[in-house]
Amino acid sequence: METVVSEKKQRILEAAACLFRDKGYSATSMRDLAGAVNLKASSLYNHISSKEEILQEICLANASRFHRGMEQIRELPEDDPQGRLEALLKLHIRIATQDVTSVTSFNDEWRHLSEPYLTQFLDMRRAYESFFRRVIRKGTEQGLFRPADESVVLYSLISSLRWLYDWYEPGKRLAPADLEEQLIPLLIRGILVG
Amino acid sequence: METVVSEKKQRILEAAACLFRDKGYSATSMRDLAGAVNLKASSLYNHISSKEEILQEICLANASRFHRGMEQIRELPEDDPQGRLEALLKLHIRIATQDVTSVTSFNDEWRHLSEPYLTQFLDMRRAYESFFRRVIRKGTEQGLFRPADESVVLYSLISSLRWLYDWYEPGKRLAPADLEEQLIPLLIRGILVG
DNA sequence: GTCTATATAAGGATAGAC
DNA sequence: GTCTATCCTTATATAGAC
Repeated sequence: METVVSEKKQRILEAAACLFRDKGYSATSMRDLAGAVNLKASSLYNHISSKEEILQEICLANASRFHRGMEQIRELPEDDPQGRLEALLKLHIRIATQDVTSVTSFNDEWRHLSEPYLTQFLDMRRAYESFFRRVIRKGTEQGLFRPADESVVLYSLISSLRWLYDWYEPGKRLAPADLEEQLIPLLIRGILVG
Repeated sequence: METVVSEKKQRILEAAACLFRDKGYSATSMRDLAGAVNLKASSLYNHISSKEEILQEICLANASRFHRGMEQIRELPEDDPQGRLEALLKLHIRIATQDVTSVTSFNDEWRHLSEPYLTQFLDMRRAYESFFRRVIRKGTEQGLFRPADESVVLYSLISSLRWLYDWYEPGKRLAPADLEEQLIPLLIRGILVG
């Protein structure tokens, strides 16, 4: 599954993530990207086969980060939905603070994937969201979370963390641990009973 | 300030907002837009002077909606930060549920504005955020809101409402009033002391 | 006010020399 | 593996007939 990626290809993918975040996928040209890594546009094709392949790799890489995180959280006891929910929130914060640019273009630019990659991507996202939903539902059934519309809780939680991708500056002001300490209670207090 | 807009121009702006939301500004061509309103691309230029002018009008219109809302909330008593905060959240929910498509492309596509419109737009946004910040600060000073990093509170609130723009389907499942009833306590309980 | 035709620029991608 | 040159398509926008 994991493909070996040459050092140069990695540099290209990183520069692309940066440009996609700043200008968007469509507004980023292969000439822009080539300039960012000191190459001519045609030379890029020695490392990647098309512009879209770059987006595919960025999206897949980040979808995998969420997927792996989910698999670990699945190991936590099912009857501790608060623990699982906190772990999910931590996962988002950790991913955002570790590789901001890549996850931003993953968040915003996936819609430019062509088939079958688009469907594949949406399937992965659906699976992730559906796990998240089960955690919420379990907490509500246990009477631990306040009764509320599941989608409202899900999407407001997920999207309340999305600003990190635009905003977080590594090494500045708030360390990842401080962010977790501030954000998780802020979000979870709205949900818990009591 | 308010420009008179012909009926046809209005239709073009609405179709454009729709396309910008679905495909993004850059990936939307004038031919796409022309097709959506049953014209040839060149005919569009009888109604608008450039593709970017469309984006400018969409962004300005929505920035104004937030600006007008803010001016009304400014009338509320300054020493009731909870009331003001709830009004701000209501404003976002109302704008999102009233004209979903337009506000979405406003949210996501403003970065494609060229100067001096970009600076103008960012100035308006800064002014809005700074009012929002003052409300948060006042609540914290009064001991009504839990002490927390102002930016963390601001951005997590604002972005926790941004999913509405992607998700909300007018007339389906949840009425705007139900949304308010669910979302505002969910968000505000995380902030309030006690 | 809409059309056809076209100007002009920029886009993704390939061929072939080095 | 990188370059120059180039192909082909698509983009925004304009000119001018109707």
